Amino acid sequence: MRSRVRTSGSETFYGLWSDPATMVDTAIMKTIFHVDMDAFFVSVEELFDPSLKGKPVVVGGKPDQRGVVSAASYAARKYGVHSAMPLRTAYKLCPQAIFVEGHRGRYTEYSGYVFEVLRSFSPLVEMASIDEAYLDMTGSERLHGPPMMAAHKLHERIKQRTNLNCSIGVACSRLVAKICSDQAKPNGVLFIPPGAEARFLAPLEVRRIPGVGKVTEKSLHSFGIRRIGDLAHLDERFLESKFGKWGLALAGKARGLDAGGWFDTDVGFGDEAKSISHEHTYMEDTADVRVIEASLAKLSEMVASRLRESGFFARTIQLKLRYTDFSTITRAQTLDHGTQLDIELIEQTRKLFHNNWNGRPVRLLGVHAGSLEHEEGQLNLLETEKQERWKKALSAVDRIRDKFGTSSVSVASAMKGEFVERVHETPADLPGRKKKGRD
DNA sequence: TCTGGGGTCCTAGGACCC
DNA sequence: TCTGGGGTCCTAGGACCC
Repeated sequence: MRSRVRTSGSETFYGLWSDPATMVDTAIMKTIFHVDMDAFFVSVEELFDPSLKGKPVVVGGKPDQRGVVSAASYAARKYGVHSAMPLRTAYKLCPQAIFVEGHRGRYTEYSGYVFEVLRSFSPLVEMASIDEAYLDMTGSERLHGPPMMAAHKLHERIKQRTNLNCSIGVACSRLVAKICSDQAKPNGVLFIPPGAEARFLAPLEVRRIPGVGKVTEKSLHSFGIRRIGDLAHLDERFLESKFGKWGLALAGKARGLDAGGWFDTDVGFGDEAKSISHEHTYMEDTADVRVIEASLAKLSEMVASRLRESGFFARTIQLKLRYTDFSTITRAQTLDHGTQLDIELIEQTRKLFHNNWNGRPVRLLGVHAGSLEHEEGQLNLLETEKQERWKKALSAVDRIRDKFGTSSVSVASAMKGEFVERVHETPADLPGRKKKGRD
């Protein structure tokens, strides 16, 4: 049973155990670390190419490509370059920057090394993304000493193991720990002792609160709320009337609490995925149906392959369509059973596309699988038989892909009319091989 | 400034059922 | 006859995060 812990003010936390027989208030004070790697992608690139060190580096792609900055070195940031900025804009601001595509695999590898170090400090580690994590360090004093000492030890150990810098925030909620690590950057450690949260948060801009983006910030500004302190002083009812449920959550956050008034600080274990998706933006918009169908098939295959890899069946298949003017629609279809098969995803996305496309050039296509289940659900006999054949065929396809890479086998290229007879291992009765007059 | 790709969570409306 | 209310599922869109 998960214990939920309530707050009164910002300093004392009372536990309310969910077992009604023992309704005892327990004072619980946690010690949470938030570890955030500094300019992670750029720093990993520097490990492999030390000549990049100190220079303005932009990870994300070439400056003439459609795309945005994934990461910018501190030298590049001096010119105003930051992540999520269009590459073309970054180039205008800093033409002398070195633009690199990046190496996803390397980042995953180094993220793994960081995780190993974290695990050696606490069994309760939650990777929040590829380059940041929460640790529950509650009760670790005997092993690692007081929080600051433990944090510095951890900081050093990560540097030793990976030769990368990170910043660490220490506090008794995830929220404050995260804001802390942000303030500690670069390469710093910051500890907010219990009781000092309000003083720490008050002068910071509302934008520093995770979850407050451009829109919420603007809206808060329109009420004259600029700093977290302003927010903390407001009546909760005012925030609720303006922002609904989110307003209540904001009121809690302004006081350093993790979720809507509840101290929801448990460091979880890697939750299961809720969706799997792939999308693609064309270098140039296209209205060529054959190109679009080939892309849809390719994206569907990528999604299906990952569904099989992770043992999931998706009940909801969603298509995403973005036009030249950036207007975007999503259209979904929920099946009566879960699927992880290429053809079913291809069929569904194709239907969704033809039922909803307005004929204008397409900028982006996406395929999204949701309502993930571990069982595929009920199927009638005919369907079952059909699916069995496909499953066998696809497991062969997956094996080939594992061996020779994703591009070695593709139903997508078959549909595009570029199918080359390279796939000797694929069963001859693979239904998709019948071209049904297409092409 | 001409806007990626992978996700999560929330809202709101409508269908449908009891 | 113009009328309830709750619950659940589905769909579409949007804010936000890294």
